[in-house]
Amino acid sequence: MGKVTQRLTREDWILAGFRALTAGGAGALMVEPVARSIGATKGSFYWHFADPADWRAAMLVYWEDVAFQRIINTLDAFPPGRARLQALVKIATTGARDPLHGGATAEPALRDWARYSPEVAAVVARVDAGRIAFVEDCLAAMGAPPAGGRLFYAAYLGLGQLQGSAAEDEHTLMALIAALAPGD
Amino acid sequence: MGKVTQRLTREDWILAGFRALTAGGAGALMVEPVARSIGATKGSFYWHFADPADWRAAMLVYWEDVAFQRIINTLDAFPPGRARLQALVKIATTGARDPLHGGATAEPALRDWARYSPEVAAVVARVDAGRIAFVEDCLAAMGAPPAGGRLFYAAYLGLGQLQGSAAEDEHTLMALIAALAPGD
DNA sequence: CTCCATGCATACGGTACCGTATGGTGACAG
DNA sequence: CTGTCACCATACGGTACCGTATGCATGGAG
Repeated sequence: MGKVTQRLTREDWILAGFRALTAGGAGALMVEPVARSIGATKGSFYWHFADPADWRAAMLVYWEDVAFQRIINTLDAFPPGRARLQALVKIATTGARDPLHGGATAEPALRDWARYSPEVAAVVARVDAGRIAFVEDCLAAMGAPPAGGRLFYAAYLGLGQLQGSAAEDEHTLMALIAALAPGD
Repeated sequence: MGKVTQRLTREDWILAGFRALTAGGAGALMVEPVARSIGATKGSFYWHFADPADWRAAMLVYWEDVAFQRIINTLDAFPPGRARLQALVKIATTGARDPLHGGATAEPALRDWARYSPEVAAVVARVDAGRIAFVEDCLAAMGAPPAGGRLFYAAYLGLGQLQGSAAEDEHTLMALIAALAPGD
């Protein structure tokens, strides 16, 4: 069944942090409860991290990588344009249900966390700006006004809050692409 | 200056709850800290409410009224159609900065709260469904496919997370209306 | 086998919140 | 003036978390 990792790593604690964040919000990022959730105690935590702030900072570094860089990298196979944008929709609506770290599962919680913490807000703002620029590049390559990138990304974020089916979200976003850049 | 209300009402506690929710998230809905923030003690709280669950339930009733019913009521002056939808955009992008209870200020926080609490999620889902139906009515009256209501509402929600200017958000939503239902 | 460092559990005092129980205060009726 | 009741502060025991300090394992080097 599950790995019987007796020894924990820094990353184990980071992933457990995302699980707690997803399940209980930023207020659930507490040392002892999370330690219990992974069958450990604070002794392990304070070995791997100087303090909770250190832990949270490590979570942010991890998330900025997972939530932006890795997705962008996989899309580098497509040149900027319609195909890349459609591939992005596919990834965003279907492949984002990774329950472990919560690649996109944890994102709403992290986004809310950003409203109480300037450091988190800075990271989220960087990721948002990068994603919008990425979409704008695609739109520009399709001969569409790049201003639609903001609308497109806003629609993506909003759909994530509406608890609809992935297929429904995908269809809605694909229709928006078609509206923003009528077919070649 | 401020009212020197020695005696507190149930509503005072509800409004203080929204301020705490906005400032610190659902985890900040604690009796003693909120009591301190309004210069009272738990004695007052447990007089007006049976327990924190009672308090939170009252907040939800209050919010469902403010966030949905009151806005819908003010829009009843317009018949369903383009003018009503444009008036909605105006209200949503400009008039929503009421700092007291956080009509829309508290909404992101409440929305996140819904992810940890089924009761809150039920209220948010009701409000979302009502708002989408409201938009769909307008679109139908404009001869546009009502399916755009979901997209429109998702874009509205997403823009609220992007920390843009109200003018920018208004322009984006107005452009989306024009795209969904080309002018008469 | 012995030694040592890594990784962690346990133990401790301190703080903050919870929910209840009880006492005090101001306004208002009689 | 006096009683009463709505409203609230204070006081209490209980629980959970924090951060630190210390000691116990386990695995690899010699």
